[in-house]
Amino acid sequence: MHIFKELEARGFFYQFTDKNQIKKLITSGKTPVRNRVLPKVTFYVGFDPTADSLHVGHLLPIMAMRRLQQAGHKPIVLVGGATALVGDPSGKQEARPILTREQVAANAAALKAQLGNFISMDDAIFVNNADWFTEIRFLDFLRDVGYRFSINKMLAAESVKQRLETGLSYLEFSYMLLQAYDFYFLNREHDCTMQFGGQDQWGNIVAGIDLVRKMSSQEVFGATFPLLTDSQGQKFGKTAAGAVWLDSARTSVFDYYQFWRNCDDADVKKLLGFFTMLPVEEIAQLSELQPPALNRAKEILAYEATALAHGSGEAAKAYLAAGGKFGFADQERKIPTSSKIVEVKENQQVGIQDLPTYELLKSELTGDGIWIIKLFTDSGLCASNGEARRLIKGGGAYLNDQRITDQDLQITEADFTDNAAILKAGKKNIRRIVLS
RNA sequence: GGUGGGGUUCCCGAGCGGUCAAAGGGGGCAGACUGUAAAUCUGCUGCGGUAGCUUCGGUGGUUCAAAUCCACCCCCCACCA
Repeated sequence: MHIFKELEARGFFYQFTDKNQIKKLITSGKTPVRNRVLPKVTFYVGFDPTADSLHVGHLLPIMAMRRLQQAGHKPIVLVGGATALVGDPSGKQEARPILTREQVAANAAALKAQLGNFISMDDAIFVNNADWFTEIRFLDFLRDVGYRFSINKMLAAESVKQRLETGLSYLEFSYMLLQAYDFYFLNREHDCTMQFGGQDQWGNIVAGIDLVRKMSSQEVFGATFPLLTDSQGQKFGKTAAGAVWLDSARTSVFDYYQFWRNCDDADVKKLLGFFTMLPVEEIAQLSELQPPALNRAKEILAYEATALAHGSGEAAKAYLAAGGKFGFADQERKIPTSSKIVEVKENQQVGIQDLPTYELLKSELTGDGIWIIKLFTDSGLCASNGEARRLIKGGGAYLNDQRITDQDLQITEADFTDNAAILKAGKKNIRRIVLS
């Protein structure tokens, strides 16, 4: 299947500035730029380094980039070191806190490293818009770029309209100009002719296209990806613990795996299409599976998605740890799949040590041991002592699979087997406590 | 700059001197049921080893007592200029 059709079949696109042209360019690869014809499309996607890790909400454009790159096109990863200082108002109810330059620079470096797992950096261009914006003088920018923007038009943009209700600072209002300038710059310096982004980026992308036409007389294109929601209409990628991060220090590999494994039945097909590299025909078959067997599709989804972010070794461990705890869906291999998950042997004695682990110092087991409530909070299973108390009161606390009812329980060395004990908050939140 | 209306716990939103850690809803967490799903029902949802302690934009004041009254300040919204 050709790349454009492939992306379309998987549901990657939401809107296009010119669908036919984009299809033609991506399919043929021939891109006319400034009286030349290039053999591939150079496209860009921007990420604002507002945190030191990406989360699954960023994954859709990343997967699209990966696929386009594998199809021979050239991705430009733009990290918004400058734009993050301004803050994109698109899709946001209120302004976000202004980051310091140091934070932004550190975040940008972290994002670059993570993106390297998904796309080959050897064959991509990595840029940071701080590199050009810090050179630009305010008055020059206003005269070269600012005069080409119509306030009337900007006010009509959906992203601005929304914020007009709650308030929008001039700083944020300027964001659109900066992103538009990025496109102009990348077109000029790298022959970039397409920009992709989330649904909320439409206004910014279109502004960039207009600016490129006005300043360079070049026709460029853009498309957006859909905003992912779960079957509840909730924003995708948020769980109890907050966002699901790609950084394993923030979201453990096990929890990352479990995030995918616990998706809604109704979302399996969509998620397989977006977040795995399995062929669409196979995805169609997997998502047709009937209920108990459908869990195999979820395992495959979780394994594949985890393998992309953390490597297949880590994914296998998470699969075994989770399966060891909750059971495996298809040990007999009745369900055909091209996923490497079939090579992972379930009967191995792995599993338990790959659960999220908390190290407890022996010295904390003073006197009559450690208080159970404290252990719940220290290990990160509960955010506060009060929460731990409520958990016990509600019957959701387990030690070594035994329900805890006593809030004053003291944990002693006798509760550990081979220096390890299993603590659970509810059925799914597990922490392995290791004595050291 | 003027006039009017606002800023409440994760979000929305009631409260308008004590009975307020603050109604109701959403969200979230847990339990039951299940397939580690959904739906449903039930409980919980500021911190605290439970004596207390901090919350209602900020600061100061009135009062035995303030989210509630007063003063000043900050921010938002609407209309006017």
